[in-house]
Amino acid sequence: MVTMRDVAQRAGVSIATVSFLLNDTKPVTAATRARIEQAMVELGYRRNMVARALASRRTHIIAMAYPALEHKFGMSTAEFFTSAAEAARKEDYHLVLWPVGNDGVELRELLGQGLVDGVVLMEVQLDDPRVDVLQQAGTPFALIGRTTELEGLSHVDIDFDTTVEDAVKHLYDHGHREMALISGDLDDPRFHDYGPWVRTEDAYRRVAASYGLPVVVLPCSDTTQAGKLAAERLLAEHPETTAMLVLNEYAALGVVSGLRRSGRDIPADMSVLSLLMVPETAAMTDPELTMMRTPGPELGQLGTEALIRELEGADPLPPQLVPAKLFPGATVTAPKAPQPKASAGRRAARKARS
Amino acid sequence: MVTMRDVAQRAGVSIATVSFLLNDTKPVTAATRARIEQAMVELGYRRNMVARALASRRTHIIAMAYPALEHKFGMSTAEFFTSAAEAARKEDYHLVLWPVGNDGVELRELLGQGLVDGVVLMEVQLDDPRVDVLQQAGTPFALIGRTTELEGLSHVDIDFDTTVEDAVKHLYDHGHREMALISGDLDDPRFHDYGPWVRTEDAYRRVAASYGLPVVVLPCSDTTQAGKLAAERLLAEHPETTAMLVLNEYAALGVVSGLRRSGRDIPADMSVLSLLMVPETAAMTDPELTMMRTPGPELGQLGTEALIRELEGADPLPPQLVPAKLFPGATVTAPKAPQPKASAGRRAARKARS
DNA sequence: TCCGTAGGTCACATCGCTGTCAAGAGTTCA
DNA sequence: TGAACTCTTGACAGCGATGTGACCTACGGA
Repeated sequence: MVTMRDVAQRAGVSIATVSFLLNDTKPVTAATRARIEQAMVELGYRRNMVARALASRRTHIIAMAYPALEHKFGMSTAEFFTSAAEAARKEDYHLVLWPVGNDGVELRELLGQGLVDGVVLMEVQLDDPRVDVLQQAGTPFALIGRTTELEGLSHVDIDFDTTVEDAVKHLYDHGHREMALISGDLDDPRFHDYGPWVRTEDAYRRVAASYGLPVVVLPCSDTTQAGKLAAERLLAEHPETTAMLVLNEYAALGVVSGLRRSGRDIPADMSVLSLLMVPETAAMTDPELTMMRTPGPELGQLGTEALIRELEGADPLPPQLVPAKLFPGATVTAPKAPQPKASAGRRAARKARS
Repeated sequence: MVTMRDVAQRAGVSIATVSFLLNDTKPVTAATRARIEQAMVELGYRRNMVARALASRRTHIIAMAYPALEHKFGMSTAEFFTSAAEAARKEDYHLVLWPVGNDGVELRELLGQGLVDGVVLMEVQLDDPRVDVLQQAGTPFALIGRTTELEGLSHVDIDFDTTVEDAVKHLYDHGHREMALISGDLDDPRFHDYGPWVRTEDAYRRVAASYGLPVVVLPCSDTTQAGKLAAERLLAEHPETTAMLVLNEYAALGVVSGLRRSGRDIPADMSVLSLLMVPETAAMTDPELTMMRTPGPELGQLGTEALIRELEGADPLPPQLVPAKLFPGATVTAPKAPQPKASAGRRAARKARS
């Protein structure tokens, strides 16, 4: 292995000078620089990150902590990851995906080992034990998502309020007055505290109310099967519904199947709008889903940048909320007929999860 | 930070003794062991991985090198990753997902830094520049997939021959005599050398011939859109076809849409069998796809174990080929009517990509 | 009684790099 | 000519572990 000592020797300088050049910590004359650089090329020198990490107490590794067991790693997550990795690389950091459990135990283990400078936390819960672990360990971190208690935490997140507002408006403008949200399944203990689900549902109730719409919300976990069942249940319990907003990516696919299996035409009989989705998934249905596109690339990048600023001791970036933007597909159109004042339907609607 | 020195001091031993205990490199009396362990608990000692790595020249980090830009990270890949990570953890290694380009440049960069002990290589091409990079660097590695030149390389892979054989047999046994393979798109320069595509196509040609079937193969990249088009093209060019085998996961979804859009009922008018897929994806269509289930969990684990054995200097595991197993869904049934001897169709079939 | 052997423990050199402190080389100004 | 600076460069002490070689008991056999 070629070490800094070898380079220094060949260039006729001390290893300190080589280090200064490499880290740009002290000025070096053009002539010396040239000699050193030549020596590095000739010897094929590559700086050893482990030694550097030990001496500088910075590994330049950022872990993206992902609860691989609790949350399936879908296309949306992949977007977060790749954009974050790219952002990190630009700043001379390695960003790697590190599978850790949601309870913080493995994360504590990891931090204790001093292998990572900072952590980007994914799939944040409103009250997330991993945040406590990170704070205790004193490891810098950024959240992609938000806890309830945000005091002084670097974070970026989806702007659920705006997203839901825009989504509802889109349907409202098409003439829909009987909508339903196929939400997350907050009864599942693994997710009762999962930010996106809680926030979307809250936002929807607020927005729907502000539009004077009946609030219909059905729980549904993020699987195609669950989506099918939810669609069937909705048709049975709220036949007046003309448009559905579906929170979960894979559930949305199931909703489409479920509606079709029940003989509904999309969008003629029912409009479907998917909240939080990536184009690849939207293209999986026929017709292609109208969706609010998850701002994964933006959030991955922003979150990583926020963390790196903290690591470098720069002024922290202000928290950012990015809305998902509407990508029209072909699953939303005007409802078939003007809504009758179906008071029975209304009552049933009010009952659901409200 | 609590160091080994602190622990040693408190326990009244030398740091060497602590190290011996920790690494189990030399025997330690029960009494000494107890004193040291108590000291560690009291001080909350956690061994610093960076220092350990520098001194021992082993970081205990395994990188799963994933070409994030070239290949989308889908559910199948996630399975590989999580099972590999688990296998690594059992052996006291960290396995992390490291995004690197397919050309080997970033990988070379990474290896030069001495941060990883070994590499699990995903999405292997038949002639993969990354393999050369790894060999040059002298870094141990295991392939999930196979290059053409396999001499002495640790690897595990899907048994494409058996998988295709079983798939064709399944269709044949249902009475199908006019099948088509919707393969990968080997004309795409990024994938012209992509192992699974090449091997599956080869295997199919062989197996189909051995069954005396006409060989119809259509290229198709791994997107839903491409799948739709491929389905339509097949209907136009080979109307005699009664069953389709689809290689790519997302293309399979598109095939189903495309067929349905063209007014075909599945499976009454056309049987569809997906090669290489995970249950979650199979559940996305209606009816649920019959598939050969990608042995992701097995391969992730086996590949990692093979690598670790190499790292530990144990006898290498023999290469393993694991077939995808049939998971019956509801998209395969007997063809509608016995096949007429449509000689025109036959001729057209022979022309396609042969 | 003496020696060989094995089990336990310790001191210390090392891993490759960082960063502090001090010193040498020019420059400028009085 | 020398004081006061500014630039560059070098020596060296860590960073927190590992692991080699030496040493120091015991114990058993001859």
